[in-house]
Amino acid sequence: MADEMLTIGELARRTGAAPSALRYYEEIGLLAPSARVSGQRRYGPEAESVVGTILFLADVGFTLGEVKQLMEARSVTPRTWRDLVRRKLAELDERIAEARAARVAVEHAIACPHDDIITCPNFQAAVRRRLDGQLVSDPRYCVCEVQEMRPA
Amino acid sequence: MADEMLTIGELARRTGAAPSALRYYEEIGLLAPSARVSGQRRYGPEAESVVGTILFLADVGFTLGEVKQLMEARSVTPRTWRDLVRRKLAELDERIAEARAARVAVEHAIACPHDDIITCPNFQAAVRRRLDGQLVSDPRYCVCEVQEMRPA
DNA sequence: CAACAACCTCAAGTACGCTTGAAGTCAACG
DNA sequence: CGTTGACTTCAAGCGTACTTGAGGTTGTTG
Repeated sequence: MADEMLTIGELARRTGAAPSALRYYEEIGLLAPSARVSGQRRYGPEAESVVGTILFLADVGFTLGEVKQLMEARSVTPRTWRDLVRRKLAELDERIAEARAARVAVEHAIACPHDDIITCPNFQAAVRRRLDGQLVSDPRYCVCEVQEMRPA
Repeated sequence: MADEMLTIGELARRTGAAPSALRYYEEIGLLAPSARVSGQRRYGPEAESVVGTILFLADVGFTLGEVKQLMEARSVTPRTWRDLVRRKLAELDERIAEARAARVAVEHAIACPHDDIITCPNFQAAVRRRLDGQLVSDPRYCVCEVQEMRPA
């Protein structure tokens, strides 16, 4: 009965995004209210899923700029859309690989029996490799070899 | 023969960090030159591995603030040190889990045959779940079920 | 002695995604 | 009619890790 128009506060409550965030989305061109009632924003019921889509895409690693491109591309240019998504997939793979490599290094550091790991020769060797330009994601990039771990 | 003092430029060249970055490290209390010669910073040879350590720790995911804590804790309080490292490990695990969950969602999106994925019912269902507070890392958080993927 | 490279300081800018604060408007309630 | 609560705008701030620019100094070379 009542028309389905949402105030910014209600939309915020329904989506979990802060009103300031919704205003920010509008500012960067991601979300526009369907109307204004004496200066106040009113959103149609579809706005909820639009915001949901923004939040979802942001969650899976897209920046708001990319979300904007995605929304603009959409069905108009499925190619662009798929390209963006494919690139994000590659980016995620890289992120995972980096975090896993870092995880290995950190795990080794925990296992290191030296009180001051910074003076540990294995740690220093890892630092050396880093200075020599070896990527952290290199499998040899490990802080302490378990075999050599026990202090002499 | 020549004393081993490095200028900021040389230290930068040897470590790969920009001079401005080294000054910044000094500003935040991470790295201090051993002396000044007519206003210019001079670093001892050990500075190279100190910077290497900073870069290494930053690479594996520590913030510069954490690196500072780590350097300060060191052997003084191995407990603190290990706590920090353990926390970072947990953080890395979380990061990996999130990226992997995101990766799954993005992969499903690529597989979706809809031209405009935003109108795809499976995508909308994922958005709904997100609005209902389900975490992206939830295994059910997937965009397109492969079986339901073909458009009617 | 002039030019040049490399250094210096300090302030401000960058990217990202907002939040916060000040100051004001609007509708409803008592 | 005054207060409350929700809204408005606009500017500025936050955190992270630096970079950039302006304006100046120092040391070496020709």
